[in-house]
Amino acid sequence: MKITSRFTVAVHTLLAIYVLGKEYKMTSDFIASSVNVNPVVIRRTLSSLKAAGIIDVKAGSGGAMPVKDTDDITLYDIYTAVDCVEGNLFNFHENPNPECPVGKNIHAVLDSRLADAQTALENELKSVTLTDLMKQLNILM
Amino acid sequence: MKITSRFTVAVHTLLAIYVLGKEYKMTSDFIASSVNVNPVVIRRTLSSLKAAGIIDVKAGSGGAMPVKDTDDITLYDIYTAVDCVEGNLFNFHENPNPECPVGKNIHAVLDSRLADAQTALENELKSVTLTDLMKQLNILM
DNA sequence: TATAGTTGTAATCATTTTGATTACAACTAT
DNA sequence: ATAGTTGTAATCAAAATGATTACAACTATA
Repeated sequence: MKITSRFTVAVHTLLAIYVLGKEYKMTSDFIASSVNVNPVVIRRTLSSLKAAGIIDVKAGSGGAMPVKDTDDITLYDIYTAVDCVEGNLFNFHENPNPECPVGKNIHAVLDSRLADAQTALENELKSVTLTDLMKQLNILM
Repeated sequence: MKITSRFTVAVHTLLAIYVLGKEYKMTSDFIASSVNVNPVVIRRTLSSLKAAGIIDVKAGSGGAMPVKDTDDITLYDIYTAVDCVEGNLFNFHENPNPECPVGKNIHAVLDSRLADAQTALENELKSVTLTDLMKQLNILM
């Protein structure tokens, strides 16, 4: 099982807004054609990013605009903004048998290890800012 | 989206086999009642673990038995044995628009960052052996 | 050797999640 | 007023998951 594409779609969306926003009006239609998904998907993404205080979106007249500085936006911020993973990354089987010594203690043994792995992933996401991505993108464009 | 419970089920299964295997015949029914899932789910898990060379399973007479030493089984080995994640952990939207400077370069900018995060997760899983879990379990039992 | 207890595996099913899509009210610049 | 948007609810199809049924193949042992 994989982490939903909402995450990479949101990163793509933000890069578009921050890189192309001065030149074009960033409507959901415009962004959707860059990402190649349905405009409604982008509107939902924009909603999440707006709720997280990363961008602002104008209803009616249209267009998304930067709010936070690119130095203050990490991949982790985007990851949490779009709710890729609610709580624990690892699914656990429900109701292990408490009559069994293994079933009774499986959570005690495993939970912290899995949490550590998830934290390692998230820390790595925290180490990358939108500035980092934009620097790299500007070289390629 | 989360990582399938096949993983934690497999860890649970192995702990049962290595801890209780001397005392009981570890049939799929027995393990299933500890994990609290359908026995067929356990048989599939056992198949994967057997294919990975971690355990042996006797068809007919029944029962799963250890093959590898607990020092040589990491959480990562189990994670790969049951194929929680095929290839990339992060889903990517298909066909970003190559006419757009962002769409054209989004993979170049993002792929390695996401790979780094996934590697951090997997390295953490590599650092935990079944021995570690069993030590902890023995204290609790 | 017949039997009882297993494993291995295919086939189905319901549930959940995802992303696509339609539809439309509400909003705003012009 | 209008045209172009956003916000959001409602549906839909597809994919993935785990549950379950079914049964052939296998093996210890009585």
